[in-house]
Amino acid sequence: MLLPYSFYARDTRLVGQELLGKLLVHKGKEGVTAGIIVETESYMGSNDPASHAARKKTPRNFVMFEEPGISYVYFIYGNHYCFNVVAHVEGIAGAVLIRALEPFLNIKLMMKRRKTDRVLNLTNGPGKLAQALGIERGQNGLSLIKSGLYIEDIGIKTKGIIKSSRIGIKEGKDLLYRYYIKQSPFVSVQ
DNA sequence: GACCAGATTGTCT
DNA sequence: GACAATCTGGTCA
Repeated sequence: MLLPYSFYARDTRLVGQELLGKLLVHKGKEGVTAGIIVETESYMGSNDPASHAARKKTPRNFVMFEEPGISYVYFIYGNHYCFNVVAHVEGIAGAVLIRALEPFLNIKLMMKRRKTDRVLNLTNGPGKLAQALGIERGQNGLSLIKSGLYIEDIGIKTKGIIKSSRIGIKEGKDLLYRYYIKQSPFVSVQ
């Protein structure tokens, strides 16, 4: 089942947790790739100092203020893209960073894009999974309900969700907005 | 396996 | 001009 608009139009932290176990699919020119989400981080609006949306709207972060259910892709460290899902209740900003996947469909194409044949090294980090699925600048702002980039519920029941501090940030470390599946070998860091 | 430095560019102050 | 929601490859063990 394709996740509907109503799934995304809720508290960003709740969406971050409920995205675990869902299937992220990207139909690109080279083929379809997909992976099961095993690690996420939620970023809120003005009340979250670690968020891109903590201050005012800019050309880069404005997508986080737009309607829920669209993608937010940004370029970081001169090398990498990070894929986020815009999710928040009406009137505020927020997005969920997808940090790790378990490869599910077309692992061969992921290996080609990532230039490695180690399955455990394909999608265990935000920059890695964007590369493996072929997500970059052109995928910013796409509708996750009406485009070839979307998320499905395939009936996986998750158990053992860990909450922890987010990775790679300076402020807001006291907030436990990182969620991952405890027993998954595909998370970026335990 | 642990630790560390270097890559590389868009974005905002 | 500083620096970032990261990754890789080096060294040492």
